[in-house]
Amino acid sequence: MKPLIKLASKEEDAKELQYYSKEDQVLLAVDCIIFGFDKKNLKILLVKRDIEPQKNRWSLIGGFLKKSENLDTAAIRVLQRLTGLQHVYLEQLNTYSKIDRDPGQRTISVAYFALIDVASHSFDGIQIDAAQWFNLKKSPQLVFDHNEMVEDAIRRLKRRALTKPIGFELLPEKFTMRQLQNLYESILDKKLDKRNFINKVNTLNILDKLYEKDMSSSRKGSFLYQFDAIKYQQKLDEGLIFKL
Amino acid sequence: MKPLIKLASKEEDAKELQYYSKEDQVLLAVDCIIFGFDKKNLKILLVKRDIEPQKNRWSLIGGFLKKSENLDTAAIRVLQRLTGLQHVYLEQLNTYSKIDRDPGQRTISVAYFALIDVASHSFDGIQIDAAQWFNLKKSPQLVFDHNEMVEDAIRRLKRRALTKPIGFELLPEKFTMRQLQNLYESILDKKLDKRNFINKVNTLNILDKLYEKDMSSSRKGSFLYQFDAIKYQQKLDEGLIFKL
DNA sequence: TCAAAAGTGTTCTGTTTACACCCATGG
DNA sequence: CCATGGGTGTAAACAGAACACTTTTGA
Repeated sequence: MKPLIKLASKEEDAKELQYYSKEDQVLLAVDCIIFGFDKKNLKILLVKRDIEPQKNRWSLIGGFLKKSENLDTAAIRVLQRLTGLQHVYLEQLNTYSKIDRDPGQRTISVAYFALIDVASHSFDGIQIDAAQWFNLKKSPQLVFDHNEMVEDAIRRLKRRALTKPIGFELLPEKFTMRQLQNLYESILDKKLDKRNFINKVNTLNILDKLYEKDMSSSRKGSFLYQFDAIKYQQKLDEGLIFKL
Repeated sequence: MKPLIKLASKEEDAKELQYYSKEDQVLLAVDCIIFGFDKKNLKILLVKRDIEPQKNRWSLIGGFLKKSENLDTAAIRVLQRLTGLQHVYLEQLNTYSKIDRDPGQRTISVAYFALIDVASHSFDGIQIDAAQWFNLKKSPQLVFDHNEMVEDAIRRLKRRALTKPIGFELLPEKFTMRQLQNLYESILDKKLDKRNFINKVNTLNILDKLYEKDMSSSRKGSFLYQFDAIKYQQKLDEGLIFKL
């Protein structure tokens, strides 16, 4: 029996090499641009790199693709390992391949961007002490081509926020209209008119008003809202498109 | 002398392995979705696969990334080698990594989409006899996950065509308004109103009217137009955005 | 003279923008 | 009683959609 199994496994090894054996192989990295939102500002989660080259410089979190997983899985693993976060909005961004992008070794990197609600996720889970939130506008220079990745991610985020209801990923489950507006102002990097914004959001009809107030922001207090995924899905099914 | 050089090269080899030596390496492929436009229909260029696995099935054109090049360069090389085409609109689309996407060997593929003007490019240059244009709506089942790539590419093309003047890449240098409208109708997969379309295009003010007629389409003949990259750039500089 | 495609403006509708005052409350 | 942020509607401007007839000319 054993020899037979061994033989089969050997054949598979052979097969694995058979077709494209003369081609170059490369390292594939996954890097995550993690956006958060805190009160009034978009933030980005960075880490101090703990390996050479460029040890101790600020970097996106990342890791290498294993043969046993696909890229989405790798991105989830990286996020989970380094931040303890799960069930996070993740989207593939772009693949970066400049020859000398990583001076350590020829590496191609697939960037993902992630959206998380800073407040609701306890960060006890953060596995690396060197992780830190930076105000997007005051973030440091990063290793390799990570700055370019962040710029691309910001551009993507702006576009997505206008066409998909992903903004809510960055807010607590319950939020005020003002918080939502602050978020969109941060993402789009411009002031919005209060009345026009609320009117537009209301006509979308994908929020539930909670008749419960957040008293922390003012004496009067402001109503809390919640994203209603079911309403949103119904809108989609009716062919209506999210457009902010 | 010789030993010294050898030593240096040895050191470099060592360095190449030093940092991330325990990580898995993978094959990185590049696959190109090549769109063309002919009279009234969007087309896609496919090839009969000439290697195993799945030999003789229809496939996108592709190739493997070499260590000496970046992905854009690899895409250009693949396109050039298989079609003889150069100076073609190319854009990175997405990276596909399902574990068994290529049963031959673990392969990650970066898809690019390309736009070419079928008419103006002589296809004497096509290096593979098995390459063939297919009407997009009547194209065959493809190998691996190539159908998914094509669907993603179509979605991207629709979006791009509305926000960037890339449609002209698919037309001859001189074209009639009707050709342009047919193109957009094909891309967007819906009928457009003739007067509204022409009015919109004219207000963009990025075309030159040539006072030269194409007599092949009607007895009256129709005026030819040309995309004016300089005008377009000026519009951009003025902060105006292309929006069709 | 007629068939076939080219060319051309106006009205209507819906969407986007600009804009200002009263309300509720805690201190 | 007042300072602070919350909440609300309308009018004007603009952009998008709907729509029909005349022109040219080769056969």
